[in-house]
Amino acid sequence: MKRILLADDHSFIRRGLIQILKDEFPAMEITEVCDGESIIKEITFHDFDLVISDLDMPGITGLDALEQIQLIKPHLPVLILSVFTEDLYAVRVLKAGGSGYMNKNAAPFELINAVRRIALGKKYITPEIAEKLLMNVDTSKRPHEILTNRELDILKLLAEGKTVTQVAQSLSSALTTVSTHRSRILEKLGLTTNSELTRYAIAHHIISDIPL
Amino acid sequence: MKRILLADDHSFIRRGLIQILKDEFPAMEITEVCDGESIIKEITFHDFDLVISDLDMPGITGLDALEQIQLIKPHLPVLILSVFTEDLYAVRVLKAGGSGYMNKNAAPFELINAVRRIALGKKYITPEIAEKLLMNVDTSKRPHEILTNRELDILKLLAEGKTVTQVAQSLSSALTTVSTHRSRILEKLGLTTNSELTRYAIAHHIISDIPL
DNA sequence: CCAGCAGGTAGTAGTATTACTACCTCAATT
DNA sequence: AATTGAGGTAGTAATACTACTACCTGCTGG
Repeated sequence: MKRILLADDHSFIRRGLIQILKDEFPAMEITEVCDGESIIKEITFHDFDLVISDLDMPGITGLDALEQIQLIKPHLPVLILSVFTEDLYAVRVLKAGGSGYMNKNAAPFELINAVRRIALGKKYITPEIAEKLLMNVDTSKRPHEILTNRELDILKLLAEGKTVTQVAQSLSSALTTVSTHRSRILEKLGLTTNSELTRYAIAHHIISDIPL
Repeated sequence: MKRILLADDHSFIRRGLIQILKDEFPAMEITEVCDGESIIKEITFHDFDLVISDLDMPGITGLDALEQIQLIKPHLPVLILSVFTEDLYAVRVLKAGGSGYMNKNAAPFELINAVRRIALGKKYITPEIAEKLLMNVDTSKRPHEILTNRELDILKLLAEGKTVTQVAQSLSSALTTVSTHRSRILEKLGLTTNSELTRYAIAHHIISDIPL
């Protein structure tokens, strides 16, 4: 576990993570990037032992990046960090092949633990997440947990105020495709308009009530 | 500028900030806390030269804390950090007596600049914020306060998830009338979609984030 | 080995929405 | 009284969106 690729759009966080890692693993070589695109570029041209990535980045998100990493370097472990509670993403990240999910308010030693476990080829799963995984049948307690990954992507973009057309452009798909996904989202959540979608997303902390 | 109180609920960020500060100011004594309550406790019992605080913390937020600090130690400068864009909070923070507002994706050297300026007793204001302050002298006025009554009615209905057509029906006017009002609302608030309208309305407590 | 399902994708035709312009009141000002 | 401007109201043509249907892929269980 020598060569680490670290992705986060906040330089302050990158600094903190590097500090925590270097304190414990002085020999580590850490490469920093600040968006998802750069992750893909880096891993195609260089070799790494671990990717540590933020979930919420402009452009390609951590989850998108994770999926692409699976295609390019299937055995490269990925640890996803996020400010969001485990509720929403942890299970998704692990199912997508991630090696772990950690909330950004975790203590530094937990990061070290996670890296150690992943170095052994294991997954890093907190007790809370393990519990969720155990009773994952009723993960459908919250309606949005029955959304597919693609649907969740689109929900976020729509909730943030993008139009169907804009979402289609930013995802490079037909607007009718996006519209279809949207219809299914609305049906699954029992809603009818984009505004209700936004309200739902804010109430369930899928997006913030203030534009980032 | 020797004794710093640093408040953030994310330990990774605290680490990063400490690292950046210590690199530049080795003699600094930094006290860490992870919530707003602790800020108040610390500053009542100890002396500091500067408080650096996150805006979004559980319990007492950075803005709340700022107001309380003003009461207890009126001359203690406070620098607020946040992941949110300057748009919404920068002016508010400065009006509330803060010494500066900085986005968390700022470069490390900007933090150093900010601390240096504040050490001289000045405010730290980015060019973007300065422009905002210039353009809008009455920023204290919330944007929606310039809406007419009719516009506010329609804003509420739209934000709650009604379509233009439904609003027209419930107000017994032509849908084109409602559409015109809507356009003017969007223009006045600088928005473009109903979803953004909803988000705005929730952020400004015009409607609740939970239906009914 | 293939039937059936879940997830993602999209086209067509019909419906809803928007941008632009313009008109009408009702006050307040001159 | 005439003027002006804010607030409210609409029509029309162009545009964006939706409902419905359907196809393709990859997987899972029999």
